[in-house]
Amino acid sequence: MRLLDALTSLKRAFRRGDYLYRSGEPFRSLFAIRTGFFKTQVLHEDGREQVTGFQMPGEIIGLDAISSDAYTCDAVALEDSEICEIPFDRLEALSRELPTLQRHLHKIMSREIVRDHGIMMLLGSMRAEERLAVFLLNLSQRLSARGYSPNAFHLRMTRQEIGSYLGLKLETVSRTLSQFQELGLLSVKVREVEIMDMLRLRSFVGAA
Amino acid sequence: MRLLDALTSLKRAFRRGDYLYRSGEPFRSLFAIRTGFFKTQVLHEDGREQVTGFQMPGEIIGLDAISSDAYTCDAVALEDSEICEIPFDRLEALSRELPTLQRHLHKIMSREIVRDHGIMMLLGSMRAEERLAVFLLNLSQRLSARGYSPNAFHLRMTRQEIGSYLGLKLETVSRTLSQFQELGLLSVKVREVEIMDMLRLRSFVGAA
DNA sequence: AAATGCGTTTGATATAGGTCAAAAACCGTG
DNA sequence: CACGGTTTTTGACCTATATCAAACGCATTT
Repeated sequence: MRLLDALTSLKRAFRRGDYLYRSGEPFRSLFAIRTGFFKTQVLHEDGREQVTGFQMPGEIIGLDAISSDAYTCDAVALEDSEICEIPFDRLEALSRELPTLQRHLHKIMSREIVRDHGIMMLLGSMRAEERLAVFLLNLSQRLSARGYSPNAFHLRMTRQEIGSYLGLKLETVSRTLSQFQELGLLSVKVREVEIMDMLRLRSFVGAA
Repeated sequence: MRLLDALTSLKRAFRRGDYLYRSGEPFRSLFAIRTGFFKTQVLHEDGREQVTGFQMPGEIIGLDAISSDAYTCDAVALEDSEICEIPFDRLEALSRELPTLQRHLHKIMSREIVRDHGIMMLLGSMRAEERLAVFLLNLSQRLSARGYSPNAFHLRMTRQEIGSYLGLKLETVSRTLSQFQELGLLSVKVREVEIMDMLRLRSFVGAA
């Protein structure tokens, strides 16, 4: 794995709002997030946008671009961030030498597919409250895996971006959060969330 | 590419309704569809199901299983079908020797990610008519790429399965198809579809 | 040929979430 | 620290799709 470090020679810094890449740009590299927070979104010609994910440190973005040698979505920094650039041809070359690295790469791509299937499930058959609960629990779990508190965190994205990701309008996101607050599941003060009843929030998911 | 053929020693036949694999089973192989038609679906503990895709000859399924060494969804034959089994460890070994094969595999996985993003866009921000139009146009295009008529085809899946895939109820699928028929875009007789005005059907997508 | 059963169509009605609008809170900047 | 723009909240109302229900078609079995 430290050989992978050799690959990631290039580090780059981004300010909030900067684009890491844009749809259509030629593909050369994957990117590992070192610090900060990104969103990826696809844009429909008619202007509609769909947020396809929120990425945090340790996660890899750009996998979509391999298929057509061009990025197929935009990646935007949601806060000041640092990334490591991983030239893909060198990654492929190295993974021919190192079966462990090869397997690792395949797992990362596969995990992305599984994640997407989860979101399809969410978008295709869950109600607004369930979607929000899944979203918050997922954030909580990923932050906790990075050493942050699972219970209290700062949302780096707008209601509108959350809504786009979850297939809801921003007003619905706002209302549902307020509703969770009234139920005593959590407290929200704009971007600050504190989960107060994790179990009950969990039980929300799948409870028709 | 004919070296890949060497890998796919095992061919297997399936009857309609047979499971190619089930969620949770240990992962050993990918599968290339040779003839026939499959669906993949993820099941939520509470019984809800989400169809994540419909696969036809030439397409590869099982990529989701790499991440956790177990299949994460079910694959079910929608008609009598034949598949080629591709033992994954041998595929990885061979792709270490053959950069072309390696690249090919990566593209296939990446294409699956891009496809999933398209579905997220569909589920997250399109209306019922648009979803149906996208679905039919996509089927048409893939069938046409395989030498079948792009205009007339047989639906191998139920309204319920289409609905699950598109995040709609079966009644909505049925009604929307009837509506397309009344508009003269196509004719539907249960499972037989004939697209009569491809252009207008296309113009449906993205037309708010 | 009748009976059984799944899948489909269509109608009537209900509702979750969308839309429109306005006020309030927040944030970056001069 | 005041200002202007953005984001969030909340309210009132509306609509697309879900839900419930019944009839129908088609295929398979007896």
